[in-house]
Amino acid sequence: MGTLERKARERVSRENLILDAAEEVFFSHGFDQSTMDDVAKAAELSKGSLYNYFKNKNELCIGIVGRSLRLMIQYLEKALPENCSGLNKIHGMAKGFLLFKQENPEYYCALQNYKHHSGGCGADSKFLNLSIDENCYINGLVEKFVKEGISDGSIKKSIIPEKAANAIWGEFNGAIPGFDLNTNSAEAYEYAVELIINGLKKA
Amino acid sequence: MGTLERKARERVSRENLILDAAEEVFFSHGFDQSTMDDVAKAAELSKGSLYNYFKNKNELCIGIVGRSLRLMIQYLEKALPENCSGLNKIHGMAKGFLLFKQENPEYYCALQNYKHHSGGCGADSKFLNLSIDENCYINGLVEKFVKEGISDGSIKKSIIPEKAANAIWGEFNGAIPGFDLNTNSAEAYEYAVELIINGLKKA
DNA sequence: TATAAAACTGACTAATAGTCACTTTTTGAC
DNA sequence: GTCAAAAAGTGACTATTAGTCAGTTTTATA
Repeated sequence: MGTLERKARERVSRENLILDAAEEVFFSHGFDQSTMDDVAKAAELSKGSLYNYFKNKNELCIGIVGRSLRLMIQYLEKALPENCSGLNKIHGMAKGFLLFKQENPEYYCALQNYKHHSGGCGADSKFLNLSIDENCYINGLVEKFVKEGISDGSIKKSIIPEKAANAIWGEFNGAIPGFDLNTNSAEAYEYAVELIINGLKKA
Repeated sequence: MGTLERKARERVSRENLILDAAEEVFFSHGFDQSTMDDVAKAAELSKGSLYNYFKNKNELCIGIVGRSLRLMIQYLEKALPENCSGLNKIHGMAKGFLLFKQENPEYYCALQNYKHHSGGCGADSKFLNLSIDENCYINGLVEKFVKEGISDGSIKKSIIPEKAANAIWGEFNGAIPGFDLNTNSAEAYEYAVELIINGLKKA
């Protein structure tokens, strides 16, 4: 009997309805300014039910981080040029990331809350672990492209794929300035990417 | 009569006593778990007086960010090798940043709360603007060293100092992974720095 | 010494995260 | 169909706490 499976599907579906509501509320008023009652109202559920699906407000927030990462992965993958060098694929990912950020500022912003909320939802949180998985997936993609680049001669042989993947992904993330300097943020990012690409490129 | 000046000094001194207390409380229990009453108690003041010096909890937090940045600058400057190329100075700064992070995890952590709290204390906040100034100062340092590096031949002529400074500083910041991957964070950072340095280096 | 300004106080209010005893719905065995 | 148990849902309630404010004390100055 498929009841258990259906129940599981229905549960995930409810989780998503709640996350839809949470996004609606958080994105329009900001996380700190939004209440669980607001989310419950938007989800057409009672507050108590919210806590049946999410441990607390932090976990709700991490749930949105997970969605954000999944959307970002779509951008990264769509931006990948076909039939090109590993180095170009990494460059493509960097462009995809920027486009993701520009077209989805709220989701990008949600990502930045990751550190602030991950602590509050416990290491056993399903939503936290989903997010961590997505991040590992992205890291794995970068690593794969670094390896390709070394094979196809577009990236220096001296580069260590695993370490480079961590570094590159971290740099892409950090290269969007936290403090607003007087420069255009997209331009700053593109320049940072250029520097990284030059560091990888075979002479 | 120097009364006004003395008063101003005393005010700053009180601010610092309050920030001492806030650090004590926030660093031992975490920002979200700490209350303004805790801080008031630690500062041996009433809660009302706290609000005489800081607009709100967020501004208190940004006050700590400012201290954190000032301490970081000390690390950056101490780590600068004497009589060396611009490129090596940038490398030195990167090492200083890592040491700062390792020796002052709480201050580093406070920095990461910047984005989360800066919004909550208004653009006119004295403490926010102090933090922004410190960050600009660091950016300026990097820019200076890039220029030196171009002059002394350690950095490619094609590098644009202002843009590169933004990129490098952002990358240093971001290169410390937000998500905990399975790698050693210091090692990941050092590799990221290596990549950046290679991207700058004259062939 | 009088007055005004600045600093300080802590009881109070308003807001809200999270709980829990209870109700309703769903499920599957008979 | 019936029933008991499990799951889902409810919303009034509690406990906590950020921020306020009317009143007090201290300090500066004329």
